[in-house]
Amino acid sequence: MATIRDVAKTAGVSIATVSRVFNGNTAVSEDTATQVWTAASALDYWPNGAARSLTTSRSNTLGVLLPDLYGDFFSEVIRGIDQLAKREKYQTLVSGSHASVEDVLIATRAMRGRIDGLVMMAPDSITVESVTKIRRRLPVVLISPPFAVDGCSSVSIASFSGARAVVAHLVGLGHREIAMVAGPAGNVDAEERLRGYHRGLAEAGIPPRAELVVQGDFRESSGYAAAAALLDRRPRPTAVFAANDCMAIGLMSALGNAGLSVPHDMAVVGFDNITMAQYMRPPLTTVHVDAYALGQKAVRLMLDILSDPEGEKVTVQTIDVVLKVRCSCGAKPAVATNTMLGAEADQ
Amino acid sequence: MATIRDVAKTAGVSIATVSRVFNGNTAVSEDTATQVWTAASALDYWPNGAARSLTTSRSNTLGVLLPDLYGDFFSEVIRGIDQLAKREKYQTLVSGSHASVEDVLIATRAMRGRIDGLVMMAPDSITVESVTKIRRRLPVVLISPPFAVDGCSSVSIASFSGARAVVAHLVGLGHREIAMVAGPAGNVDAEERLRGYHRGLAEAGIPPRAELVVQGDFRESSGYAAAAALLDRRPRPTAVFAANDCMAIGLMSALGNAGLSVPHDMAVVGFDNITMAQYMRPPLTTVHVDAYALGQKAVRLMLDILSDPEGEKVTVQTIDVVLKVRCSCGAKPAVATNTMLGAEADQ
DNA sequence: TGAATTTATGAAACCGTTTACATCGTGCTC
DNA sequence: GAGCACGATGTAAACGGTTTCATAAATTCA
Repeated sequence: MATIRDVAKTAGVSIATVSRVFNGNTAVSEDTATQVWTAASALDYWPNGAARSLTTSRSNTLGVLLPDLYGDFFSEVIRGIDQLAKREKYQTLVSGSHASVEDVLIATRAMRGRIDGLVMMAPDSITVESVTKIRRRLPVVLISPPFAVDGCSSVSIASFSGARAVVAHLVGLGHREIAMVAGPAGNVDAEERLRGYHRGLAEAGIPPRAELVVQGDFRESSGYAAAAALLDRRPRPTAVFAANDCMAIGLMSALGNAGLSVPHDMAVVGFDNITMAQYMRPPLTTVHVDAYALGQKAVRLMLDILSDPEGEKVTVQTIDVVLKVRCSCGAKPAVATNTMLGAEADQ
Repeated sequence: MATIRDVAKTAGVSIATVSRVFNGNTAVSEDTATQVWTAASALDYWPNGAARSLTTSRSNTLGVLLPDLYGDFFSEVIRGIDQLAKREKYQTLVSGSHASVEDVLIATRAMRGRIDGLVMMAPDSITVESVTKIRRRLPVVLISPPFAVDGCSSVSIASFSGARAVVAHLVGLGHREIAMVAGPAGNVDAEERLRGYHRGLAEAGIPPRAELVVQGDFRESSGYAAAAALLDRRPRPTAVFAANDCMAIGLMSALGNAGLSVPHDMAVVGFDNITMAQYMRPPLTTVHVDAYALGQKAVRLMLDILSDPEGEKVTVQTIDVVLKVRCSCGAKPAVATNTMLGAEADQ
């Protein structure tokens, strides 16, 4: 394995000069530079990353922590992260499946000295203290954090606005008995969607009925199970809002088995707009979340911090969502408009 | 940022001792060890990865190169890779979207000194030379390589067997005029599936009709476009095998628009078994590919090489595929069996 | 032409670890 | 009680780069 010394010897210069050439330092004559390049390519030399980051204490690598790597959503987030990072000459050290706070701390510890910053979608159980602890050593940008951390930038999904719009849309179609299949307790987006649901009802002057909210866990099976519970309610709901598409799909399948037709007997709306949503029969009305943009935005924030660590200004951004009206809600898609729902409406 | 020296000073020992403690070296008395641990946790110390890999020339990191990070398939591959790597205390340095050979070389170069091995799903245009060049510095395991590289381990998909089984299945249902929407030229799996299709026909004694093979590019739109072409053929095919599910889905959608019913007027079969396949109406008969296992197996091979670089034995593995009989082919799923199609049948 | 400035290059310190080798007690053996 | 083996610890040399500072050569300027 050729080192900088080998190249220096071959090119007949000092190692300092070789280093200068590889770092684009101008204080090197053109002749010398070409000699160095020739020697380097002859030896197939390229600076050793570890050695380089040891001296510079820069790795040009971003750490990426995700609770899981499963499914449409996360893969899009990663894609957004990877693509922007790559364009800006950063590498990405990825790690998935971090269920506990302990897990997260171990993972960040293992990354020590290898990354310049951490883009993290933390598990729901994460605490302010642990984030603070990590931030003492590294810039951190959070994706969809369950809480605000003082001085920490983050990017979130406009879950609240989206949910509120769903309810408003259903009300507009004439529904009054609107049920919800909620996401797991403790998950921010689940809770924000629930909050948006309640707000939507309130704004329509519909008194909330607690028995119309069924607990789910974001998985298809819990959507399936929710159907049975909801069909027992009297008066029976005429519309159901599921906190994500997976549960909506499970729900629709259960409704189908129960002999009900969607949207005629029951309107269904989901959240996330996973690829499958448009292929359902009927196509699922849902709220589109741009996961790719989510990842990109997080990296953009991180790069801003890295380019000027002193001037780090806390930025709490929100990714807009879009109501995708299809058929499962009973509206005529051609008539409906896809409204963008931004953060400005989030309170 | 606390270094090993700070810990040594606080604990009242030398840096060698601290290092020993962190590396599980036994030649340290219990008392000293606890002192070191206390000092370390008080200072929130953990060894710097870059420095460590500089001295040991081991990074405990696997490089992962993929042509893209988009969609079901790749995300599952990554998940398989990440999960096994994590379990074995390896990190993963991921990089997607490498369209050209040049791209790949740049990426591997940038990883120099940061990774112990490279798991790569190369672009179709990759050459033997470039792989050889990379292998001079690093162990490499290829995923679905377009060719065999001397002495290089790899994991592939049993595309040939799968395709052959699809044709056999269709023939068993009574079809004789079987069309195919092929994948992009130059892609191994596309070509293997085409080869399997031809073999399947041959084994059934059906003479191939060149005009029944339509070129696609693995994308939905090309499947959609293929429908028009195939409906013009006389005699009209009664079944179509698409080289992947995306194209099959596009095809079905076009057939629907043309007023044909699947499977009654035309049987359709795909390949990959993406999540969506089972939610199609009718559910899509397809060949299941375990992308997660693909990623896992690649990492397993890499770990074997790393644990004993001398004893590197070339292993060319194949991931079995399974024919998933659903409704789009016209068979009664209850009757059909899901046969596992292994590498042993690949010739 | 000589001093002042600029430009190109080299020498050496340093980054934070690991590890080979040296050192120093301590308890055993004969 | 000298000699020895052994266990616990320290010293110092790598590892492969970057960067500060010094220096020699080339250029500018009066």
